[in-house]
Amino acid sequence: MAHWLVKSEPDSFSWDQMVANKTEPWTGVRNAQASNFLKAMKKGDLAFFYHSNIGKEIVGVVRVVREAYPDPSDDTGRWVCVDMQAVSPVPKPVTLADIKEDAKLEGIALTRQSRLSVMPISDPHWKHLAKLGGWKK
DNA sequence: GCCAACGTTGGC
DNA sequence: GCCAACGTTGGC
Repeated sequence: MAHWLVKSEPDSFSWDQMVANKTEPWTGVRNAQASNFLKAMKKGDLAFFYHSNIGKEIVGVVRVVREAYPDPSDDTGRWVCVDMQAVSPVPKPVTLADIKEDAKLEGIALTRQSRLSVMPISDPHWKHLAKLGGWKK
C-alpha cells in the first residue's frame, strides 16, 4: 500500500472539518504533479493530513475511499479528485520544524517542494513519522 | 519554442 | 507583510 501526504490550510479546510464530514471530496488540486499523485492513489491508501500556513504540522491520518474521478469543481474537465475519510488524529502532531531537523527524514518532498500539495511518502518516512506522532493504526 | 511578466503558495 | 520558489500565460 502506498502512503501519501496531503496539505490543507486550516483557514479553508481544517482537520476538525475533515473529522466532522463523513466523506470529503478532495477537490481543487490544479497542479499537474499533484494531480498525477491523486490518480495513483488506490482505495485504502493512507495519507497524513498536514496543516499548512497555520500550525505547519501533521495532525491526522486519512484514508482514500474513492479513487480518482473528475473534479466536480473543475469546468475544464482536466482535473481529478479523490474522496477521503478521516481515520484518526495524530496524538503528538509532527511539526515542519521537527521534520526539517530530523536526519531520517532528509529528502522528504514536504521540505524539498514546499508548494506541492499532494505528495508520496516512502515507507521508511511513513514509519518514522508515525512513530514521531505516536500514531498507531 | 523561448522567455519575461505575472500569480500563487507557503514559510518566515 | 514580505519574499523565494515555481507554475502559467502570452508576446514575439
